[in-house]
Amino acid sequence: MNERKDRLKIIKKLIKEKKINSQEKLLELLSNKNFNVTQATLSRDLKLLKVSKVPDTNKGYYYSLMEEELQKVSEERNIMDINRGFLSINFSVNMGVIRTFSGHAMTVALAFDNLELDEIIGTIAGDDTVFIVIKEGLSPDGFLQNLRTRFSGLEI
Amino acid sequence: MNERKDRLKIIKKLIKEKKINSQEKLLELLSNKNFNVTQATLSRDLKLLKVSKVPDTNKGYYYSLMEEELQKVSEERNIMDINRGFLSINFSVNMGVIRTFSGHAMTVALAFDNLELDEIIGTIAGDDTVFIVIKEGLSPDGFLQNLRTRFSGLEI
DNA sequence: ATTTATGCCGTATATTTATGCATCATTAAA
DNA sequence: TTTAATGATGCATAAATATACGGCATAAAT
Repeated sequence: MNERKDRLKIIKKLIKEKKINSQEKLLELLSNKNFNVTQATLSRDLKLLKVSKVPDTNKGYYYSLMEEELQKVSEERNIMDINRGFLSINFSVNMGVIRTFSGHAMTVALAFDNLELDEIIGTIAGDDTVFIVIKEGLSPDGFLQNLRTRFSGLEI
Repeated sequence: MNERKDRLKIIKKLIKEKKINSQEKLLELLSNKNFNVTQATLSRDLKLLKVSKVPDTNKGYYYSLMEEELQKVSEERNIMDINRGFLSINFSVNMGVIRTFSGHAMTVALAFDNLELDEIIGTIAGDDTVFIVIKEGLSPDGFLQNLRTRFSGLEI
């Protein structure tokens, strides 16, 4: 069913909007929106969404989309940064030269750094050029292929 | 007691190191380190530390320091970056000129950007100089004072 | 067309976690 | 010094949450 998809969306929204501190409360809110399920199902939903209950600063607890979701968001930003600035990449052995739009080199280099790839030893940026050094022994093509599969959306 | 302080540290460490999925497990680990408390106390400790249980990608759940803690960490890094590079700041109306150690301008500017301050409209960095533009109407002194109180540790 | 696999769900229940209450120790106040 | 306030804890238990199991529907495979 698509019932569930819809429900998951609503749950996400509810959790962002309000501080909810129990599944029971959430069940009520859902019920108001004509989604009627049991606590068990909700528990499963929250698990799917990677929602977790975090201690509030003052008192009690509340549900929140978890950290990894947020990481994904920042990952997306990095990928956007790369896509926006990227022109071309060429390798000579383990050294890549990335050409970017003027002024984008720093941003692109930073984005690569932020992706924290094991394969990348380091980057250095000028104005429209980034040097990127990858681990000895890695094939540039394989490396790029890896990137593309790991980060769908990367237009490299 | 300082018993608790110590315990909190250990808990933090344990949680970072391993994927722990129940307070009972954590109790065991603590006990190995000769901290003997009950689940009730542990529950309170976790609340203090703002530790939350998050759904694992595949199966089960695990404890993790929550998002805001992580944000604090990145905030700290930004502040460190600023402190490391910062030499002086002088304003002319709404325009600040920050002098930094050679090569630190970009880092400092970036750190300011990352702090995402409403008061700052934008920054631009050279090698040892950052231009920073603040909102019309804001007094530079008040702005700096604000920064200092908001980010204790900022040596500006 | 059957069969098999997969996903979603409720019921009932086990598991896990939070908390009210009492106690003890330490510190501040009188 | 006595008294009051604060903080940490255990015990017992309430409250909250996860999950094993079985059923049902739909999709995929044979």
